[in-house]
Amino acid sequence: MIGPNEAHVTTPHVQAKYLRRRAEILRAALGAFRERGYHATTLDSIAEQLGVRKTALYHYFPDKPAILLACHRESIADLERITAVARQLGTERDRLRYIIVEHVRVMTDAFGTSPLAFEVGPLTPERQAEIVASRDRYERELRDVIQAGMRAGTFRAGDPKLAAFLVLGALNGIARWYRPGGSLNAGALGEQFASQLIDGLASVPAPTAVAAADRAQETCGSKPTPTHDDASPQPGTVNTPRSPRPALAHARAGRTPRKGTR
Amino acid sequence: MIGPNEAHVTTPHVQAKYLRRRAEILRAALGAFRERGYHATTLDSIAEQLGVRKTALYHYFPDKPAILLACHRESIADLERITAVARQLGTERDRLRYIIVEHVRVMTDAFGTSPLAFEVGPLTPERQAEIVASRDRYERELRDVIQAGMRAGTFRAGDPKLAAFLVLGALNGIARWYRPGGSLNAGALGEQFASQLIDGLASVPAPTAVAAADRAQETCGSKPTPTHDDASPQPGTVNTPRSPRPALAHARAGRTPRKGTR
DNA sequence: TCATTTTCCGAACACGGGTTCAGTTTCTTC
DNA sequence: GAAGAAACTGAACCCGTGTTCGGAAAATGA
Repeated sequence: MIGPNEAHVTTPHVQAKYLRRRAEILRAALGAFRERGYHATTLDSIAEQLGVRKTALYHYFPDKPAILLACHRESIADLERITAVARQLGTERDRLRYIIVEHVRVMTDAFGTSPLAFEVGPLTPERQAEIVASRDRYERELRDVIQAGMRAGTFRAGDPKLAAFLVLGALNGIARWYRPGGSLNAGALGEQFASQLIDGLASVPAPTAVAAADRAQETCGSKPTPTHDDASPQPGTVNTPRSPRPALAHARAGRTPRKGTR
Repeated sequence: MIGPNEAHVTTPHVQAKYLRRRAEILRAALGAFRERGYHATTLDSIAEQLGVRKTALYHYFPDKPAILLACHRESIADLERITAVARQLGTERDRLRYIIVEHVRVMTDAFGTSPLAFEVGPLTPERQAEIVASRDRYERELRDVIQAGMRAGTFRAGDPKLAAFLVLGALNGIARWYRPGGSLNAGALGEQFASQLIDGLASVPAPTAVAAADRAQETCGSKPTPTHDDASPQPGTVNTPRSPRPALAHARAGRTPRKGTR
């Protein structure tokens, strides 16, 4: 038997079948993780979709975190394909629009993934670092596009990191409500998200905007959005384990110690 | 002893202290749920923050889901305060901006909550229905503002439900990366989110926008965002349990049954 | 057909974490 | 300061769920 992840030399047919089945498992897990989250998803539920007992999964993955890791990697590969293409587009506007539309497409693919929505907590520190680094690369890429647009004047001024987080939040939020087979057309969804994120909801420029056509002031007392420095928290560090706390028995903070019974 | 949730008649001082402690627990749970999620949060970790054993929590809440429910209710109360004020504002633009800024403020409050980000799965069906209904009310309120703006022409045409989901996704995504004490100014954060969601990133109107000032076409092949019907999935139904599946032993779909050993 | 490999199952185990309970310490009140 | 209520503890319990393991069924390839 060829163990999980170990690439023994077998006949091509067998290996292809093995990989196919492995992909099926991944697909089932992907959907479950996306809809219910990692912790709320049981191996039984994944196996059930495949008409199999949960112990069968151990022929393809060493443990549950390994399945999560594979999901992460697969979705990250999708993202990298997107950014690779986006880099070759002309204007920042086109690049941003492409990223948004494709990200939505990935999110709404029947077997698609919700790339940045998965947790990294269950992974080992090394695996976490790997995934977080990939996430950061993607977030960085998106931020750079926005920043370039801001410098070029095609995007309004603001904190590019915040702007990128806003976009990613809206995109990843799709996993919370989108269900394949619904009445929503995935393509139209992408178009609306792109136009709304890039051009906004308002049909007339903001009162304080530095757009070409400046208009009469309205009743909005907002000042132009200031920019921040670069030392803010990053989405990739989400769920990173905190520094270890002292053991339970020694952590009775904020309360006078009592003698106890032992 | 006065049991959890039971309002026995005790002296006011005692009851006040009881409620104060209960609020402390809630605050600790709120932060933990927001950062790590419900399932990944252990009662030990909540109790630890308070310098107490987990069994002490049972003097204030009957069980873990009850704590989650209280978190939900508290955050929903915040949201309803927001919409109540927003209803009295003049233009749709002002109402939307107010909702966004206040929602951000709630999300970034040191002891604040991430209202719609909590799971409802662990709750009993009745509790779920309660929370989901409240969520839907809020989402509906936001959607109505957007829809009114679209009809009035101050917002560009599109599916108001999608638009509301986008906004909510961006707002709730804040819980994923914002950490109190960071370098980000919460107020500025709200301003940027509002202006970016309402006016968009682009400093010049969209090529296909129906804005007052129409401009030369660019290299963007997008068609105007179409609207959809009203039967799409709702964010409130997230994590609602699926219809029960047949028992494990009878669900061997997609594979020829084998005789088994018993 | 038959040996070998692959795939899967059932049972048992391990363990984390929610929950219960009796008892002890601390606070409140008169 | 004493009685009673409140707040909290430690130990035990229980159950879901991930994991291990030996063996059976199925598929493969000659």
